This record gives sequence, structure tokens and C-alpha cells, in this order.
Amino acid sequence: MRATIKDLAESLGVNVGTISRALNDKPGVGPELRKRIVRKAAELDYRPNGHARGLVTQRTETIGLLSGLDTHAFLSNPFYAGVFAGIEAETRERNHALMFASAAQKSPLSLGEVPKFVVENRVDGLLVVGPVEVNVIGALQDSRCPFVVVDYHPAAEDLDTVVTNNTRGARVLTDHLLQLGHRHIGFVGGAPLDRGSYHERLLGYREALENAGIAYRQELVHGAAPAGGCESAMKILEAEPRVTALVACNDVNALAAYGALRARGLSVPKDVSVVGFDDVPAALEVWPPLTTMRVDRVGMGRKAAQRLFQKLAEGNATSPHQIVFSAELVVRASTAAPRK
Amino acid sequence: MRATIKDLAESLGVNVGTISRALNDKPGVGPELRKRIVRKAAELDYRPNGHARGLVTQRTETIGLLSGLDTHAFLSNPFYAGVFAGIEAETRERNHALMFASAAQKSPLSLGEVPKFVVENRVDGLLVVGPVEVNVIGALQDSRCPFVVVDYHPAAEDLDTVVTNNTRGARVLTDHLLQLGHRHIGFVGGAPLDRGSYHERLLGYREALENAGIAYRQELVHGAAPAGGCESAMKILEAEPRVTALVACNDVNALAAYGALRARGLSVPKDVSVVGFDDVPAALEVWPPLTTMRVDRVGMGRKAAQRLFQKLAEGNATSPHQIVFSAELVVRASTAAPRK
DNA sequence: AGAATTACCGCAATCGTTTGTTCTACTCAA
DNA sequence: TTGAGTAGAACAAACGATTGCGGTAATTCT
Repeated sequence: MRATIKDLAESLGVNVGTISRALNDKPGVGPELRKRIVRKAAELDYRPNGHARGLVTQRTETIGLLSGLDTHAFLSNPFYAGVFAGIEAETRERNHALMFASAAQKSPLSLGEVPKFVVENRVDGLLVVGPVEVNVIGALQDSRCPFVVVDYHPAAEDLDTVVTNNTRGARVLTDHLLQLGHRHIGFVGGAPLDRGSYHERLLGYREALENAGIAYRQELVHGAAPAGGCESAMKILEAEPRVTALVACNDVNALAAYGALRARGLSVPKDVSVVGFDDVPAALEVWPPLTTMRVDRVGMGRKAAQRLFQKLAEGNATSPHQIVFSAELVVRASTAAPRK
Repeated sequence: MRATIKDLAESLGVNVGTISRALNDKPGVGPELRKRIVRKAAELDYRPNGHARGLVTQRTETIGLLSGLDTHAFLSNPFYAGVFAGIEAETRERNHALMFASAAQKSPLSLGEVPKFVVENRVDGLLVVGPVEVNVIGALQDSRCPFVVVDYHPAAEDLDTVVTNNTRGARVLTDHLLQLGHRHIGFVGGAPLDRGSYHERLLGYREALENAGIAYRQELVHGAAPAGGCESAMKILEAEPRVTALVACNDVNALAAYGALRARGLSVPKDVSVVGFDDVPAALEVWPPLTTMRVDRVGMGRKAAQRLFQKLAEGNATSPHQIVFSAELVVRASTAAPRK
């Protein structure tokens, strides 16, 4: 068994309270004794028990990361992986631990809508990342647990959020295609498409079209099929063979669309131009390299964590901040003027 | 503030011990009172405090996931993302929480070699995934915290591990190339290359060559450059322009090698065949689709978690198991007979 | 030198549970 | 009717820390 503070106290003939003060750099213990205590603590390899401490201090030095998507979808998306990495870096540097859970897959005994670790008071705060269901937000709000939402902003709520300017980004991408001369442009979506980033990106696509005087056509937009962007792109090409460009809701689906185009014997960008969103590493490795919007996903994760720590320090009473990251267009070889 | 067991006790005029027993399905409380208690608990939205419970039961219902790589590298590798997902699924189904940390990046106050959550008794057990440094293994062993290692097996230690048969897998891949007629075959590595999966795969590559009577040439093997597989492939092609095939330590590096080949005007597989390892989703989406070894990464994560729970149940005294997953060759369009 | 201040340390309550033990009241067989 | 046996509930001691309070002894002030 690991040494407790009591063992330490006995082996030194000192009171436990004094030990606690000495080890936590609190005043009220002489420099001489303090030295003896730290030395002995190191010798016995003493570590304070997190539970005991958490019980009395009401703080756990732990923050939770709650995914809005199911775990596998979450982790296999490089965008979210980046956000995760940013969050992890920030929490690690502040010497906090990190718990992970998904709000999309309920555990058999999940109580209410939020995972048990928040409801059991085992995290000081929470980072919610991705399009979580709205009742989860509600449950979190009356759980009194401070939280910040990343990459999702339900319009109805006034929350602390860190998001990218998705609508603008998609508009920039679509404008880029329009300026190249494209007129028949499809949109390959992802799930969920009725809310969250992909919805906003769809809006931006639509805005750009309408600004250019091009009618928005339902059949050129296809949400996520089970098989993802590949199947969606197929459907769009079937519905309208004249499309010369595709806007994908993200890079992963854009690359999947590459496959659909190849299968139909179409080449990128000669026959069909393709743009993505996020600028994941693969976007640069495929051929042709993908025109996309670069977004600082690690920075977003970091920023969200910073904001959360700020809330924790200020006592959760501050007014919500909405932090918006702006994406940057990077033009590569997947876009060109339309075929004749 | 959240209701405690004491509030519950007072509002019912019942002793706290009775409440505890009633809510934990323990005998010693009448069916009548038990009903009243659960009803009231739901009404007050009572949740047991995780710390208080953990303090007395010495169990936290939490397991830790410790990455051997730095967080970003870990999460952006689809293989590890899959393992993570498998672990998460299994722990969630068993109603345990999950903590994450990386052993590669030390936190400023990291005590010893292991993250503070294990040393503070805040996890029941640990899953170590990836090539962790050997002193971390040592530190874990005398921390008395049960753990299982995934995708890494230091030969010197007798540990509970879940790994793929990397050496065999790489041999199978290399044999596949040899049978197609290739004689000049390079190996693009990854970090670390002196231990762990990539090292074993290098061994398998070497074995296959030697079985075929082909000399192993140091200059055809290149470890991970900072820029990854792309740069490595470049170096190999410079060192020996006659290479007609590349074995990559994993799919991510294989796809990066695609880029290097493209940059030199070589086409896959006409000029150079490429094989990867892991069968990540992107392997199927790129062109040409990648010949690779399929490994059940989610299954590995699950299995490792299952083994850990078994250890927890049996009291950590059982003899170590080594569980080996066998990878499966999937031949796609990235391999063909060598050019003349 | 006596009083007042300070510095240091021990004492004990507390956090919210679990769990072994004790107490009470009841049932049932002799 | 009495005794044992049993079930249901209360009591209280942990678990391992933190922290306000009180008590010495040493130091400073007048």
C-alpha cells in the first residue's frame, strides 16, 4: 500500500495537519521542519490521495472532454483529433488531468444525459466538443458544472463557445469556385446536417450561390450516407451530371468524393473541381492536393481550455464569451476552371 | 449544491447507512422503505459523490489510458484512434470512466514517470498504448497499479500485452512483393524504429529478404524524418534509383510516400509498388488503393480493456497473458509486377 | 521585567460515502 | 410464556486528506 499522510506523520512524530501545510507551501511551519517533511515524503514516495483531497477541497484538478459524436467518429476525424490535442496540451500544462466520454453513446447506466463523471463531481469543468444534442446542453446547464463548447453553437443558447466562422468559410470556398466560372456546384454533406458546423457550412454555400444569382437546388445537396462522402457524391452526380464542382462539408468527405469521381471516370480538377474544409494532413498528401479552408484546430482546443480555466478561476459567473476563429483559404490543385 | 446522502437521510428521517444500502441493492432494508428511498433519491436528483465513495471503497470505477507517443501523434494516427475507440467502448459498457494522458510529454509537475492520476490513486487500472519508454514500464510496475500494454511488447519484460504479429505481417507483405518479382525493395520507417511495432515490422521485412536470398541493405531503410514518410521515401529513391517497391511501416507513411513518388514523376504501381500496414480508411480512398495488412485495431483496444478488467476482478495476481492479433493481407491496386 | 505580539505546531472537525456492529421488535417453535 | 432466531434500521468508525482554532514557547516592545 502507498504511504498515507498518517504514515508520514507517525514516522516523523509530527501532526498530519502540519504535514499537509508543509507539502502545500502554506505558511505556519518552520523551515527546518518543512525540510525534514519534504525529505521524508520523497523517501516514502508519499502522494496525496486524490479522492481524499477532492472530498475536502471540492476541486478535482480534472477536466472532462465530452464528445458530441460517437467516439469512433470523433477520434477518426482529424479535426477533432486536433482539438483534442490542443485541449490535452493546455490541461497538461496546467497540471490537470483529463477525462474523456462521449455524449452520443449512452452507457447502460448513464444517469440523465451527462456522463457519470460530471454528475459525480469528479471534474471541475467540462469541454464539450462537436454537435451535441440540445438536451445534453440543458442537462449541463443545471448541473452547475462550468463548461465551454467547441465547434458548436446552438443559436438559441447563450453559451461560452469556441467556433470557426463556418458560414463565411463556406462562402469563401464557394465564391472561389464561382470566380473560376463554375455554375453547377454540388454540396456533399455529413452528419448531422441540421445543426452544427456542417449546417453552417451548407448555409455559407447557399449564401454564396444566391449572391451570385444562382438558384439553390435541393437535389445538389446530399447529407451523409452511411458510407459517407463517396456515396453522397455519387447521388449528386446522378441527379445532375452537369455539376462541375463539389463543395464538401469537410476534407474527409472531400477525399471520399475523390473516390466517387474516380469511379465514374472523372478526373479532378479537369472534369470536376473539389473543395474541402479543415485542411487535414491528408489534404496535402493526396493527388491532386485539396483546396480547402485551413483552421487552427489545435489552437481552438487550447483556447477553449484556456477559457474554461478562466471561468473556473473567476467562479463561473462571468458572462459567456463567443470566440470565433477565422479560417483561411488555401488554394491547391483540386480546383480549376470548369470543363467546356 | 447537489444533494448529499445526508440531505436525503434527513428528508426521509432515515439513517444514511440505510440509504446507502438501499441504493446499492444491498440486503438489510425492507422493500417498502427501499421504494421510498429510491423515489426520493430520484426526486432530489441525488448522485453519490465519486470522491467520497472512492475514498472508502478504494475503487474509482475509472481506468486510465496512457499514450506512449505524444498526444498529437497518437490521436492523428488512425490506428491508435481505433484502439482508443475500442478501449472507450469496452470501458463505457462496463460503466467505467476513462482518463487520458501521454507518457511522452511530461507535465511540469509530473511526479516520477507516470502521470499524477495513477499515482494519486485515481484509476483502478491502466492501459498503456504504444511504444512507451522502458523506465515508465518500470515505474508502473512498482506502482502496484494493474496495467495492460497495447501494441508494444518490450522483450525483456513479462507483461500483459495485446499486440499484432508485426514481424509476420511485414514478412507476408514483403513476400507478396517478392512473389511479384521485386528485388530492390525499400523500407520507409517511422519513429521510434528501435523498438515497438515499427521495429518488428522492419525485422519482418528483413527476414523475408534474407529468406529470399537478398541482402539487407542499410541504405534502403530510412527511419522517420521530421516530415515523415515523404522525406524518407525521397532519401531511399536517391540512394538507390532501382528500387521498384516500398514497404512502409504503416499506411500513413505509405500514403506520404505516394507524394514523394508523385514528386519524382513515378507512378504507383507501374513504376513503384507500395504496401502499408494497418488498413486505415484512407488506404481505400486514395488512388491507387493501398495493399496493406488489415488489423482489427478496435478489437485490440477492446480485448486489452477486457483483459484489464479481468485482472482487476482477479486481483492482479494472475500470470501475464500475451494476446496476439493476426493481421490479414489485403491486396489492392498499389502493387504490381516491377517495371522492366 | 512584564506584557504583547508573533511563529510554530497540535487538536479536532469536516468532506460524503461505505460497512461492521449493535439495538429493537417481531415471528415462531417448544 | 419464554427463548431463540431473524429481519430491519440505527449507530458509529473508518477512508485520507484540508483547515480553522487554540495553545505553547520564543521573540519583541515598552
